[in-house]
Amino acid sequence: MISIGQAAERSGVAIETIRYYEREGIVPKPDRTASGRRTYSESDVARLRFVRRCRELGLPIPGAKSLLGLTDGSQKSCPTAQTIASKHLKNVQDKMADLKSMESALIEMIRLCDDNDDECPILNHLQSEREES
Amino acid sequence: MISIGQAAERSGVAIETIRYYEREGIVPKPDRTASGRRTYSESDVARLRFVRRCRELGLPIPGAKSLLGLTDGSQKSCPTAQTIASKHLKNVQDKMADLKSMESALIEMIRLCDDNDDECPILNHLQSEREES
DNA sequence: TATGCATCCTGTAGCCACTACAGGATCAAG
DNA sequence: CTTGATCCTGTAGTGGCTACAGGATGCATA
Repeated sequence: MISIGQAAERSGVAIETIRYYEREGIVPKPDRTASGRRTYSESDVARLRFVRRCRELGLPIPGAKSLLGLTDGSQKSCPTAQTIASKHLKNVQDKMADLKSMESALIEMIRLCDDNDDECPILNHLQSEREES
Repeated sequence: MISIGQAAERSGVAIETIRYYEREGIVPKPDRTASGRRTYSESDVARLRFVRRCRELGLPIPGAKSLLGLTDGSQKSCPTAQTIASKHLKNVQDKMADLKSMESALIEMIRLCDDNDDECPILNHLQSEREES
């Protein structure tokens, strides 16, 4: 049984974030010492690491919570996990597409600036009346 | 001089968002009618549209505010605008790189699921002890 | 045993950029 | 005169933390 500080170090989840996850019911409440300090077992740490990995993949907290709930053993969890991951994958790809079009527009505006010797093409673009194509 | 509803429609910025921009000092306070209703000129609408375009490019509000501040005429604004845009472009590209690696990891996990007939590879991956490469 | 510093506790507020009300005033049309 | 659309202010909620304030506890050293 280790302290919250050690659990933070071993899981890669910040102390304040651990307490946040506890408040939000994402991970179960840990045991406490007589004086009220939280103590964490290895499986508590594993759960925290699990949530961190989910978050690194960009999975929202409810998704992470759902996946964590599947880790109670059964192999029937696979289709469920796959569904969650697939939905998230689509979100990720949609976001990438958004960013891609932002990137193109920015690159174009910046490039125009280099050829420019009159008005600023960036400001012109942003000020123009027409809606973008 | 038009109402906030019409300004919203013509600028593409939601009414509540317009009021928010005003509170935050992103756009100047518009005139009011005798009864206290906001009235917007064409240039007010142009400013709102400008901020919307910035936001569509993912520019944070302070950046949008800076760019809007440059639209007071001078062509010397170009290098400044280019700097703001370039910094933002880098942020966009960093975010895309993050999403790209999330995407790869998700695709791999989902693919493994299809070949799977034992434990769920997604949960295995998220639960594993080792740090990812 | 005293002291000092690290670590922990709870509770609250802040971040970003909105969005969504509640509860009321005003306007325009029939 | 009533109805319904639109407007007003002010406040709270979203997600996922992060950053305190103000205090209690634990551990090592003098």
